[in-house]
Amino acid sequence: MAGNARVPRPTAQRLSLYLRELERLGAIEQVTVSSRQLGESVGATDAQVRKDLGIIGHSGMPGIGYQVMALAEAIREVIGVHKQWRAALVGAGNIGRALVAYRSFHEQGFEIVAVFDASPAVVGRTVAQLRVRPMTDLAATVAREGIDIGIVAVPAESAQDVAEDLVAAGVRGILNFAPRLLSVGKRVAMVNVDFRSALENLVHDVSQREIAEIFAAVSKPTVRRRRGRGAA
Amino acid sequence: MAGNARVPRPTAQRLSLYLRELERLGAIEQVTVSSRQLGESVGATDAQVRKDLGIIGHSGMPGIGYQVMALAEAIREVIGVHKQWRAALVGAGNIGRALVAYRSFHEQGFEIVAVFDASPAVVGRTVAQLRVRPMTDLAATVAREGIDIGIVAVPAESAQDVAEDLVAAGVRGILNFAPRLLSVGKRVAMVNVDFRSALENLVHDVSQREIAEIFAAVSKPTVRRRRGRGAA
DNA sequence: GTTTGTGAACCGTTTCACAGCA
DNA sequence: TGCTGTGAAACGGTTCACAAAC
Repeated sequence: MAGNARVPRPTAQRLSLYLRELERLGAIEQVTVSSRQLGESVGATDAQVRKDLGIIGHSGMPGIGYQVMALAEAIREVIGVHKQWRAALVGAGNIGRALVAYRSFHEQGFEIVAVFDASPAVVGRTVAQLRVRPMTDLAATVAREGIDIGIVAVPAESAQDVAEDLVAAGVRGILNFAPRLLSVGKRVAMVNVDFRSALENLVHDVSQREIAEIFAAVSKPTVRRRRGRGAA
Repeated sequence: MAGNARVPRPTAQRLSLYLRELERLGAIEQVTVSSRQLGESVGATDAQVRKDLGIIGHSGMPGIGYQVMALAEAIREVIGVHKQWRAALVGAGNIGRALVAYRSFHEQGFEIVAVFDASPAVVGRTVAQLRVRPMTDLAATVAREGIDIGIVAVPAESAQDVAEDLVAAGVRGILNFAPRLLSVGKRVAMVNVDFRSALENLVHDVSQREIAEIFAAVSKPTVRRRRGRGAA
């Protein structure tokens, strides 16, 4: 019932992480969690967790914490994962096939119900029990199967066209694996997953860290001591 | 030469996107870009682009814009992609194999030079010309091959152990595909790619949009008109 | 003692707006 | 005229700190 307040994006992202941890705790039959424990598992502070849960209108019990199961359910509702989402995958290449094979999606509210590819060489082949269909079937299939979201796993050059086809077919959201900004109307939601950017962000971090270490070594040539949080 | 100032994370992420666009423009032999054009291609404002480039200490020419090639090179240097990075992949499952097959990494400063897997059934098999090695070879291989970064593509349950092995072996950064927060020392950089979170963020967006539309329909039952930026 | 809920202070980033240069 | 560079203002999110609840 609580769940129509505006949720800032950073909060929405963390909710997803809280949910994962809550499911883990539920499986272990832990009944309550403190904001502190929940925060630690996802790299957030306790205050942050409380703010986030406040935003979605969920309350805990002072001195006790939050009910694991009830909280998980509340988050699912806010995120929208309480219903099952049906997805169409476009692109049966390496990434596409890996996604279809990712069995756990199904248990988490997502299901890839159709696979498409532009290449005649691939159309008709079977990927994880799904027959790869030609792009010409897209619109009809999206309508018939009640598909909500499209997954774009094609090369950058064709990604924009595919996105437009998906939008025309009526999907409400697109998960884009192509390294290109796709422009779709603002009625359609869009999330990008970009390996190259992820790697570049990583090496940038590594580089900055190296520079920082050289600096530290020069300006403070003693043994460094920092508080807390060491990793085994 | 310019490139040791502190770069805020949001800026670093956009630099990665600018670089892609600059490479595309370079291929088309466009010589200069305006902040406006560059911004549009990645979904940022012109002011944002100028601020970002200012941060990395790169200047353009008033009335003209930025030199495409020079800017690309400057960004590569800041990101750290001017050198070639060597990666070890752990986990030869679906995602792992998709990553190895991702040929374009190589042209972009990254190379997966070794693949590891814990399962004896997989060890010894060949993935894209690389023989899958047992985990016991990890430390020696990382040292011998001069590997900088590790890619974790194993199930959530083993991810933390793998991360610790990688850190012990001496990698400086980890790209994590497992849906779990991995704790490593703060000397090691870490970037997460999480399909489930991405999907959840997407459906959350879709849900919010639906709510917003219902709202709009109720409170303002006229044809909506908003300025700018429509997509074909 | 533990832990929540939250106003207030804080901080980093984005946007604005305009002077200055080509 | 077109576009950059940049202080100053605005914004949004995070952290702090503490009263209230168990």
